[in-house]
Amino acid sequence: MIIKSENFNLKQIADSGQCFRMLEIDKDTYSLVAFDRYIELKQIDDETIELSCDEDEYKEIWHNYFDMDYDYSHIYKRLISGDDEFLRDAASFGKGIRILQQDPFEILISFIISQNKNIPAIMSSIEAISRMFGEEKASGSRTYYTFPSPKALSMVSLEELREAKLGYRDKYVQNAARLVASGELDLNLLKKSDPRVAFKELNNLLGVGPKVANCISLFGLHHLEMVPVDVWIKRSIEEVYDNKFDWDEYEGYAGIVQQYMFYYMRFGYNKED
DNA sequence: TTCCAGGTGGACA
DNA sequence: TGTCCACATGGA
Repeated sequence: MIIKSENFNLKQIADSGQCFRMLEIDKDTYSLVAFDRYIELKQIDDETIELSCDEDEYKEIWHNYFDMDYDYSHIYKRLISGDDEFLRDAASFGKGIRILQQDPFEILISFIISQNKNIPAIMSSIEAISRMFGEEKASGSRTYYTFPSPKALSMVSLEELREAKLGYRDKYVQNAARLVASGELDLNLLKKSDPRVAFKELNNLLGVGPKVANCISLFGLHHLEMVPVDVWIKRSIEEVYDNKFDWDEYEGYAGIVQQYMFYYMRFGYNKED
């Protein structure tokens, strides 16, 4: 089926570092595994996306996954007409970025794995744990592996996790999976709770510092005001703003602003092409 | 080969 | 409370 939106670009979303299972399989065409489903998406033009699912599945899963009820054009227009030149450029460059509503458990584990790894290495570890501990499924002739459930992952040994190249993060992943599987950590509750409370609880987990807790809050709990500060954001605030940047100016959607900055800093700013 | 990666825990001052 | 460093491993 076809959907239309001015602010929806598959490449920008796939490269924005929030989602590790969206792969370019052909020109302008991506595969994606999420919520135990497999889908293929094609960017037809700037505002048209073709999805390989029917309307029922779209309504059930993907409409919400791609956060279609949030008005990104409103944020985009505000930045593009603002007086901050860097943010004007960043928003223009990443016009099609959206904050996906991904599975909180998958995001929790994915961003615990992400620390001190580059994005390709994160993707390969996540693919490995899905192959090893997820469920094998088929979509047409294509085989794919769902992200492991909390229960499945909670029963895995540290040795098995090491085989997925998690390195020293093995115990962090095992600990988090066990807490979710036992019900001690309730991510769905955190999604509904105050963002500061959720952040604190995540930050208390072993292997989860402020950066990862913010990523889980923004990408897993859809707390759009939370701002992960990584090397790229640090770099932009140092180089562009002389270490003076006030996130409070973007109250309620600072996380989206952060995402424009991240994407622009990585792929647009100071680049020849 | 060397350096770096969407960082964090633990030791120490 | 702030700074320093080890940590596993792959990708460039």
